[in-house]
Amino acid sequence: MKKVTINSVALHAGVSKKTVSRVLNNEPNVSPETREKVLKVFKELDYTPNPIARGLARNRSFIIGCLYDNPSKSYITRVQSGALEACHKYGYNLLIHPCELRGGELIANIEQLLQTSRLDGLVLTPPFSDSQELVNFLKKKAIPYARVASALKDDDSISVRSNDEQGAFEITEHLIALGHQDIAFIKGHPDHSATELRFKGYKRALAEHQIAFQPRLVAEGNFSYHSGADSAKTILDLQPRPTAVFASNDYMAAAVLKLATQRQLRVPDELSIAGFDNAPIARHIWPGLTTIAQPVEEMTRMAVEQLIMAISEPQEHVFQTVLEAKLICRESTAARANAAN
Amino acid sequence: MKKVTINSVALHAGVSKKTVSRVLNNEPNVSPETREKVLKVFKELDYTPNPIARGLARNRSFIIGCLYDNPSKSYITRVQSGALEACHKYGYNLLIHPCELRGGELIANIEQLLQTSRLDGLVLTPPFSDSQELVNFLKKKAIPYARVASALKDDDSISVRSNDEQGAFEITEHLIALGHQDIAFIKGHPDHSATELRFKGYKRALAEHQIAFQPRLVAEGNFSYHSGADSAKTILDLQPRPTAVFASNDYMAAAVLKLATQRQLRVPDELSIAGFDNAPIARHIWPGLTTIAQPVEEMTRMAVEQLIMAISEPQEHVFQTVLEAKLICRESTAARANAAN
DNA sequence: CTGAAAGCGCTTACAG
DNA sequence: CTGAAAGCGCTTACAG
Repeated sequence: MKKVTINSVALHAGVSKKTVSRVLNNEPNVSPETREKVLKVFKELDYTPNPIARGLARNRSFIIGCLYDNPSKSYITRVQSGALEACHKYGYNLLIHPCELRGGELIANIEQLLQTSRLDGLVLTPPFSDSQELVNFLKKKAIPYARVASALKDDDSISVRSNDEQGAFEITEHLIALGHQDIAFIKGHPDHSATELRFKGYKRALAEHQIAFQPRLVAEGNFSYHSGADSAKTILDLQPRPTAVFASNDYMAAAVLKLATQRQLRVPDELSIAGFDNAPIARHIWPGLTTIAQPVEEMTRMAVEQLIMAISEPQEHVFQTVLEAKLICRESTAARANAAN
Repeated sequence: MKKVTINSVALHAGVSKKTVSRVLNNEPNVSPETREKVLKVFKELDYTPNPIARGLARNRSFIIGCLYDNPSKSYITRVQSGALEACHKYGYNLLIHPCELRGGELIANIEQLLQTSRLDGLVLTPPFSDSQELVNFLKKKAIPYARVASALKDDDSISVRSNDEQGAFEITEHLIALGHQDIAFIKGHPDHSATELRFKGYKRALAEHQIAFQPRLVAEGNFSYHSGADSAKTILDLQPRPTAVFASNDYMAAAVLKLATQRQLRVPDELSIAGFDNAPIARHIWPGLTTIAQPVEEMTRMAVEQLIMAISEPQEHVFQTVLEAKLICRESTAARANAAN
């Protein structure tokens, strides 16, 4: 079976290959009849343009790279799914590139990626979307990029995030409404801007309800389950013990639940636990975790769509989008036991 | 900054571009001095060959596609990680393509993928690695592929899997050794060959220990957490209730644990639970799940490496590899309570 | 509205 | 051991 190229189509349609190319790219200046004729031959010959040839001629790869370094598999899968949706819509493909922020190799690593893969653009997820160094490098190299879930000050680039501060505020307020005053907090990874925002939301809720912020109730995590387990130990050993824990993500919250259960602390009766992200684990354990749902797929889809637009028409203006996060109440939070009464 | 191409290198080195090409591809018939000279210019100019141009000339994309349709995010991430490792080693990139086995669109979907992406090969994960229809299609189209975790009868293709039957045998024997006789079993998705193999291992262990197989103890799952929850209900409602449950994967086992906990059944004292896969959730819940660890990354890495070899040298012989699965004991299984004594 | 020529950055097939 | 020519399948820049 012979390969079908632009030449075979031109031959069959009795036009030049430039005309075929015009039809292919929806360019103007083709008579309706000619266009029809060429379109018909496309079908007859089952023709699909070769993206590699097109890429060489246009100096484009039609590939978007997705950078991530995140302990949460479910987060990564959601990111990929949103990115793929946008890519497929515009005939792009997605190349995944897990790598490490720390270690000083990042820029060299990305430089090599760009040289060998000739990506058309990059979608950055946390913590890369928060890296000023990386952003500066991409600007210098004039590589289009879009940032997901980042609060980095970088107004002239595409950015889609959700309202982390507000989400943290709402879930903390939910705990306060249940009568909790001693609410422990587990921070996320210091390289992620979400970490500081969620902390801010927590503190704002306390302040608005005239509850004193207690530094002793704050533990340092890094979003991994393991760090949650460490923080859980610190928090559950506190005297007096807090009546609620708000962990900056669900994995760390699950670690608190595991330790509480091991110690035969009843959740939520003796301890309320809240997470963040609405990861699958939040509903796979008992009691299910009260948490904040973020539209991760949607965020990534929008970011990649805008990125592809920016690649095609660089003069377009840049968007900064903030989506809503939503409180999901499950069984892990309940009214504070009236120990004091 | 001017683009560095094979021509600039040839110019600088004072040779023809064909000679540069020879050095690039490690071809023979270049004098050591010439080779040295060219290699030096590579460094000076910081030259990297353009994979797109090379792809056009050689009719290659240097991209491997990875097909999956699996409810387990952690499985997918492990597959990707193994595949990426192999790809990067040989200068390939990985294109991920989640899609659905059912619905009749599969072949059309893959056909379009192949036409638009010009993949050099495909790595198939379950349930695609078990699809005779897909394998036949790829054979007809002469698209190189490698199968992961599949027991499909297809001896002339690359295949890497782990010993599911043996793993299931061992974990069932572990439960038997703890004194259990009434061991419920939750099956996986019928489209995966692992489902039947794990079931076989379970039955073989019963038989070897002279325990009668009881069909009433078998529930139909599909590897999803949700199906595990349904099966859990069926099993925990049985009269008399089994003293142990072996679920074909950890998500379904986690669902059994959740329901048992909700019903205040003590695990493992009143009910032992075992899973399969050693997914992260197995250690994120309390009690941690006894399970079987499979080398998923390793399997995929090997499959993709062999695939890339086959692409480069199609006349090479084909390997069928079976790796070992390993029993991991955690807290969810224990000696059967001596109710009868 | 249409097309002939040149080029994208490589490799293949051939000649010397 | 080395190179000039042609080609991979498209697009760009120009001419008519």
